[in-house]
Amino acid sequence: MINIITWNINSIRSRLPLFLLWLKEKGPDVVLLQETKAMDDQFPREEIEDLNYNIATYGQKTYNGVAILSKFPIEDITCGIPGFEDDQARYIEAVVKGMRVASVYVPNGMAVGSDKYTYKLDFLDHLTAHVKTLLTYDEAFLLGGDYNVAPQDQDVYDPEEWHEKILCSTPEREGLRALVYLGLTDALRALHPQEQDLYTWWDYRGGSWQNNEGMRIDHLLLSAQAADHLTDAYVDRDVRGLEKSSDHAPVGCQLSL
DNA sequence: ATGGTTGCAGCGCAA
Repeated sequence: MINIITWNINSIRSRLPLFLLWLKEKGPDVVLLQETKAMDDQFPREEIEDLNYNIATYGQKTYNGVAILSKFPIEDITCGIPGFEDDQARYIEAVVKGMRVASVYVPNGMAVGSDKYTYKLDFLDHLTAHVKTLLTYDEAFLLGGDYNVAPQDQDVYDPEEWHEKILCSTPEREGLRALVYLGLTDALRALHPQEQDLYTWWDYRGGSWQNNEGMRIDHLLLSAQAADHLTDAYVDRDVRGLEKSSDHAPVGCQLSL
């Protein structure tokens, strides 16, 4: 049995006391982090290592940054999407307990039609091309992260208000669908097909959390070999309601591996 | 409501 959680932590240093309490209480085997917002030498390694985790980071100054924490040894680490020239730290991949895992922070895109939006669609294309190669290995593989795309209207608190807006536009959804249609399983939706309030992110602004105005933009995508062992998938909403929380909730799954 | 809140770095930018 292995527990894997993805979490856009929105600054590992700002979140550290909360994060350590959460890590100690939940004790997941693997944590995929996004938006660590710390250079590698700023990452609070010792405090996390004291809780018996190995750490692989791919950070940059101020923005972005991804990491993999694991109770098992971390091997074969790759930083950045192979074949994609990118000066932003948004992808890290490694092998843990014989299973390949990756943490991805897809660009937000800011607004439909902007330069950042073009970069987002380009990023998704390159991610898909790389994953297509990985899937030829026919191994258990898990790609978790903040995709900044709500796959369907079902994943949005007010689909009409968000119609064709950033996070929900058709090209973004097509980009994510192309990735999923390589043969990946959206773990959370697969186990909760009808659930309406299945959100992972609530804006800090406008009382979104209090009003449960959320979106499902963080996903755990599993290869067939991983999905065959999927026994649970969930959103850890409790920690989102705490003081000094990230604007994203952790999304976890359990695999009988 | 082109608003609202948060983190970083150093008061604008990204989300």
